[in-house]
Amino acid sequence: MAPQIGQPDVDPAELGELFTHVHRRLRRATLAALEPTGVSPHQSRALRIILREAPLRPSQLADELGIALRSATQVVDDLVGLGLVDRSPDPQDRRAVLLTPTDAGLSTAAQLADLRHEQARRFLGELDATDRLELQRILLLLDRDPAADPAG
Amino acid sequence: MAPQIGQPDVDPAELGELFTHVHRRLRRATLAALEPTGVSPHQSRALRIILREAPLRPSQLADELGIALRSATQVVDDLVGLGLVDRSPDPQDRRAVLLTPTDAGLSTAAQLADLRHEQARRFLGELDATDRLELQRILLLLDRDPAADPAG
DNA sequence: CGCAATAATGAGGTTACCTCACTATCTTGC
DNA sequence: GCAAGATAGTGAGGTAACCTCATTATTGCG
Repeated sequence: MAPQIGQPDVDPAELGELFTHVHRRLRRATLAALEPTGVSPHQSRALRIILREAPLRPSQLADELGIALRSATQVVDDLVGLGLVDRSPDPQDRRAVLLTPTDAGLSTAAQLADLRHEQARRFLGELDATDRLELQRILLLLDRDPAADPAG
Repeated sequence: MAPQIGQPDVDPAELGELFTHVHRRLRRATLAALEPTGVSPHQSRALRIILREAPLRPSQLADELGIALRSATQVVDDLVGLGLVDRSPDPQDRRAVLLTPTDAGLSTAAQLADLRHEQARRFLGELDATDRLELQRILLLLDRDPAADPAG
């Protein structure tokens, strides 16, 4: 049980909790950073994807966010409510909806990008470039593949 | 400004989103793994701390979880409701409360430990021991220090 | 053309947090 | 030795970010 000298070998469960713990801090910091804009972190992520891929459908948004379609509908509702995104019918498929940013959406997104950058730099600035790269590499390993199909 | 050739240099904001994305998967997997026990991941973490440090006060629990005192009270309520933890008055300080696991709490915790281990191994098993160690090192860097004092 | 599959949404629920106001008790300074 | 003021915990009420299940409007297929 006591960690030995040579290779401690990380307890996966502990590591998971540590991950959660760090995430909680990140989340809180992001929430605070974005607070003056009235846009939540979740909405900000969604808006960012919409900018990048517009015009797109809610189902695509759900995929990219890794959430259920219904949850994407919700965040789209919020963004439409804030006047940052428009819903329009897809001429190719009358069941479907296409999402595009409004002008306000574009300018808000620019502002959000700045704030997010600043905040992320503050939070992740603890790490040097090598560690950031290393973290990215490991997170990408964890991001692919198996287990949870959440949205479907 | 443009990322140079040699080192791509990770965009901190992207890295933050990737972190969130991976966390979402971890969270969902943990939720599913613990589901048969009727104990949520959050409750499981709290119970684990209580086992490790009993007898302890809610305020200590809040500290260790990195959440507000009020939120700790809530999770203690849940655990007491499940019959896994007892509240008793602190004889040293009549404002305070001491938390201890019940017998059911002890055996449930053992079961949870198994499930969590198995799940974490499944999720983090993508990584070899070196990467796990590396991830732990980086997370510990991010866990110390500055910014958000949440619970205070 | 009938029928299964698909796109989105309504309704309602859950987890994991938060702040603010309040009570009971402890501690200190005068 | 007693009146501030600090501290421990909880009640009340709220928010973010999800979820499933049922339902409606289409589409595409055999």
